[in-house]
Amino acid sequence: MPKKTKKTAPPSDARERILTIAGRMLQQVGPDGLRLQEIAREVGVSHPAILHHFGSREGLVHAVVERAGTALEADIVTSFAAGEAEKDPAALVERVFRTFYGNGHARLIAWLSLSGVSQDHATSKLGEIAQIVHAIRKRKHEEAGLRCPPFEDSANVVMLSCFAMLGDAICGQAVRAATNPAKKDPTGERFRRWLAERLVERLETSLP
Amino acid sequence: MPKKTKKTAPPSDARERILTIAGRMLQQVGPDGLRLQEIAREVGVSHPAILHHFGSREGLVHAVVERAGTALEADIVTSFAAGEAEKDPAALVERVFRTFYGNGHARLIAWLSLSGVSQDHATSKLGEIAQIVHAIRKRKHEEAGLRCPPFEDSANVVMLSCFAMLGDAICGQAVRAATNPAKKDPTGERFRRWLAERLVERLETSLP
DNA sequence: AGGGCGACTTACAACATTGTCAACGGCCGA
DNA sequence: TCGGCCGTTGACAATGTTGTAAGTCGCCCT
Repeated sequence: MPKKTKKTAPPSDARERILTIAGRMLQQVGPDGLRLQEIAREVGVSHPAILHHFGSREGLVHAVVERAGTALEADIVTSFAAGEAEKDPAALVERVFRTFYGNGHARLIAWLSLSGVSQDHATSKLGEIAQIVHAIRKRKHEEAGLRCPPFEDSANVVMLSCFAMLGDAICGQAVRAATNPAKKDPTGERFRRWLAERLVERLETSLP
Repeated sequence: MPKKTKKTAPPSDARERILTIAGRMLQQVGPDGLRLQEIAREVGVSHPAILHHFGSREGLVHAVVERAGTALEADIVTSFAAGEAEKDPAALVERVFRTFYGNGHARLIAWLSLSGVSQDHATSKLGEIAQIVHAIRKRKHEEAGLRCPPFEDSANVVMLSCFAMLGDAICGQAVRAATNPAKKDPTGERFRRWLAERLVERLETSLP
């Protein structure tokens, strides 16, 4: 006898595929643009199958957001845990940007922010990151016998990084094309390298 | 005889009111969230009246975006034309941010960017602004007998300002609350003042 | 073997939304 | 005064969307 022809291969493989494809669509068209039938068509199931797994459209959105959130947390943590935060800050900025932009997290966060959906996961690590950045900064200053700026300054650096990455991810291409048409920097890598230099510069500044 | 009871007061006052209210809604719920019936209810007309004036839903969106775009251009120009660009940069940053954020332009631009609608108006002035900023910078450097960094550096400053304002407008509150919960800066004014200082600092830097 | 269960489908209900149509009433120019 | 135009309306058509109901199929456990 042949193995299972095609049905129910894993217990529920479809659930995962739905989540994956819905996630891709969500960051493309936003929460209001999601269409169950479209997802179903793409996945290769009927749309009630989605409702079967997630209860409702909103349940699906919630599940996708939840999943993306934990994925983002994990990505960010590994980005920082690579331990290069102190060695090559430009590479760190570029790497964080990539996990942020390349995986569509930035677009998703923007969609959610605009739609008024809470985005706890996305911001949950920010406080921690600011603490870490400031701790490293303070240690380095102490080693050099300099006076370190207050925590607020470090927090501002982190916030600025956030905003810059989000803005870049949302409309970086258009802004770059309009601001500096001559320079060939379609991906914005030059800009981010420049930004990383400025951030490091700031973190190395000390009080008089 | 009484004046016109209530009908057709100006030739078509309704058109303006529709544009105004649709604009407010557009920046609230985004292009996909606009509902003709809701607008009509708010304005106090029936929804075919909207279709009569703008042809279609898309026509309405287009008209609103067009209008907001020219308004933004005007706002930005006056912000810069106030002539304080050289005197009090922090005030300039704050003022630009206010016309950008307070009038909902930032949210609208974000919606449009995410939705894939072209946003020519929003970016059209950026090149010009970068040129102006660089020109002033260069003049000041020459007066002081210093070497001015290349245009790309000034353009990067402008881009960073854009991104920061956009990011701030979209999710500034959440990011601030997460990054630096202790500091009471709900409106982000302290952050923007800090940013303005950094921007000026950068613009005053010269090549070795 | 057979009952229960989970995954899934088809068909359908309920509803919202955009857009069309015919009609109406005031205003203006001929 | 009359005819036409403009802004507007109510009713309706067409379509798409979420959600429900009932039934099918295969698997697992007893």
